[in-house]
This record gives sequence, C-alpha cells and structure tokens, in this order.
Amino acid sequence: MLIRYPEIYAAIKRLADVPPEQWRRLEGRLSVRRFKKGECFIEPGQPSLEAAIVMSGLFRFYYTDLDGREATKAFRGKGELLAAYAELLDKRPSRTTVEALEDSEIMTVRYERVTALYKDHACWQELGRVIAEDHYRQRERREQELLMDSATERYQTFMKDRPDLAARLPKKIIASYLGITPVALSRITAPTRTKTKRSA
Amino acid sequence: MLIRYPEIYAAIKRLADVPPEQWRRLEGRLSVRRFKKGECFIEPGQPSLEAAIVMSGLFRFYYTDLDGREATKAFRGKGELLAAYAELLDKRPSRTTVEALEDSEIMTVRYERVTALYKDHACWQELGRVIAEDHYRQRERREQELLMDSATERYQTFMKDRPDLAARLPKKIIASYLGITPVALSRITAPTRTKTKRSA
DNA sequence: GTAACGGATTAACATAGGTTAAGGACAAAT
DNA sequence: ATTTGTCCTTAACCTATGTTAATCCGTTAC
Repeated sequence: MLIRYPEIYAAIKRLADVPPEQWRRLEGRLSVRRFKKGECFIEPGQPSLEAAIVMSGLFRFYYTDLDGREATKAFRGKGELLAAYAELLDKRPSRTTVEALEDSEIMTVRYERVTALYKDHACWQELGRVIAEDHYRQRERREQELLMDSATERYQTFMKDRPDLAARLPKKIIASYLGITPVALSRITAPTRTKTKRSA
Repeated sequence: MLIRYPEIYAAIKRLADVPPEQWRRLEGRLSVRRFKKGECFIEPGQPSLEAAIVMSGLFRFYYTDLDGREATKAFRGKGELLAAYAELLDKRPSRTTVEALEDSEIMTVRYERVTALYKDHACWQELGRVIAEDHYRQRERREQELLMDSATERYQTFMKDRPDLAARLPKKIIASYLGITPVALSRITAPTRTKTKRSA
C-alpha cells in the first residue's frame, strides 16, 4: 500500500519522525473539504472535533466578543494546521471562528483519531508535542508584541515578517490582527507624519 | 531504589503517565537551588539550558525592552514549571528574566537530560506534549485578553482568577502584568468613578 | 531616632487610539 | 448605466492610558 498524499506526509515528516506504516494508519482517515471565500471551517459554539491541514487558500482565526467586536488571532495558509487548538485540547465548544479568506481546500481528520494513536507509537506523541511547541512560540511572540509594542511598531513588524499576507489581505483584516480599528491603521499608513516608537 | 522526591513525582504523574522506573532516570539528575528574594534564575543573554520545578516561593517572568521598560509575562509558584520555554525550544539565549519574588527553592534539571529521554520512552514525549499544550493555553488566553479587554477588565479578571497572587504581589508588579503603568492601575482601583467596559 | 528609599496615590498635562460621520474608489448586481 | 455595497481614507472629537512630578507612607539602614 502506497502513501496517498505524499505532500502532506512530507509536511508531517518535517515536524516529527512518523514512519510510513504509522502514517498509513492516519492517512485513510483523511477527508478533503472545500470552502468558498467567506465560508467557515469552525464557528463559535460548535463542538470542536476536527483538525486539518491547508492544501490551498487562506484562513483566518478570530474571536468575537459579546459586543460583536472581533480580533484576529492568526492566519493559516498552505501546509499549515487548522484547528481550534485550545478548544480541541479541552474538548470545549469553540469560541473562535475559522473562516476562509479565499477559496480553499483542506484535508481534515477527527481529532480523536489522532489522540487514539498516542498510546500506540511515540511518534504521535512527538508530533503532538512539536505542534504544541510551535503554537506556543507563536502565541508567546504575539503576547510580547501586544504587551510592549505600539500599534505602529506592530504594523511594521507585520509588514516585515509577512509581506505575502500583507499583499493578500484587505487592510481591515490587518487592522483586526494588529488589535486596532481600520481608522487607526489608516492613520498609521498615512503619508504625512511618521511616528515610530512608543515613548520611553 | 526508592522515589526520592515523591511530591515532585506526584506532580509529574498528574501531567503524564511516567512509570516509576522511567522517573528514576530523571530524578538522579535533579539538583536543589535556592534563591533569595530578588535573585534571578534566568537573566537575558544567558544560554537557557535548565528547566525547574518550584518547591516553594514565587517567581516572575518578564521581558525588558531596549528602553528598559518591562512587561511581566507570568508568575509561577509551588509545583509549577520554571523555564524560558521558547528559548529552550529554540536553543537561543534568553530574552526573558526569571526573578524570585520571594525566598524560593527549586529543583532544576538540564533540559537536554529531558530531551535525551524522548527517544527512549513515549512517556517523555507525552510529558513534553502536555506541558507544551498547557503553556499554549495560558498564552492564548492572555493574548485574547490583551487583544479584546480594557485594562480595567483585565484587572478584574486577574483579581477574580488569582486572588492569592493579588494578595502577595506589590501593585506595580500587577500593573506590569496587566500591561499598564502603576499610575494607571491606581486610577483603576481608585474609589470614585467605576468604569467597566471598553465602549462598543 | 533619623535618613534614605521604594511603593502608592493623586493631579496636570500629553498622546495614541477609538468613535462617528462623510466622501471617494471600486466591484458586483440589476 | 445605475445602483448597491464594501473598503479605504480623512476629519473632528472623545477617552483611556502614558508621563511627569509632588506627596505620603512604611521599611530598612545608619
């Protein structure tokens, strides 16, 4: 029996040492799902049971609060993981929305299929560990930015680190990711006065 | 051979299913270290090689930026883990300070002693995974607060979730954790006007 | 005891970012 | 071609929080 999705397997192998015969146990459980721009993979209140890998397209994670204000938590593109991670771990319904920003295609698997493998082979524990560590780093970095950098600095960092996304995204989404309003972002990008650093 | 630190072993067992014979392999590598109030377990620029468990006392993690401003990232007390986590993972020098807020005692182990065990028994991968997942949840929760809640709301959440810490900590440290100045915190706690929600 | 120091509070002022509203550009729908 | 809707920008005004500085209090050092 062959590897059916060599591209996904290669992506997984980059994270953890999953041998082919283990991979085949998961591979059979994968299903393809397609999303049109604007459709949601995860909506708040839904039980959060599936994880996925993005094959093509782009997704946005965001919180919505009681007043309807949203804050964008992350973007995920090709080869990246799609899951309401904290909610999966806690088996809680999601408070997060995961929305396709472009027409997209993903491979999904029920999360319990993965956790069921934990006891059979250390490679699955390793995969879980590496993914959790990756996620941790992203969150920590962002926490530090939110705590210490002004909106202008966060904008500059974003433009430097993710020029690809900056080009693909409407500015209001970028503003939401930076934790500011579109109006505030317009002020930052306006040509006239340049303000750079939060004062000391 | 007996378990030498049953209390620590019990704490570990709560996280992952580490059998006694595996635990003994790590236990022999633990060393006790003591810190007086104000001393640092980790300082910026140091290579980050050790992880530890707090036996008694209290520690504070904080970033320092170029202008010397600090932002407190987390507190860790008895039974909790002490490590510059992202820096350990990346084998980078720490950008974080970990400072004892009270006279404290910890058990340390070189991080490589732990990673060396990963290949020998799945329980260590599991432990690593569970710890990373735990850390992830903490960061994600805080990111959401910073993104969506006003300083007043963050203060109220902190007082509700960690009344124990609120009682033990000077207010300037709490302010630093909330991402505001001591002056701003004083305003929030001032008796007169009560302001609660960020407007919609 | 007194001096020195660090933390907390308050006031006065400065500024970043939010809110509202209006207008313009562009795309999709009719 | 007109309409509609969405996004972007700009302006005017408002509020939360930062900054600086003065004062007070409690602790530690002398």
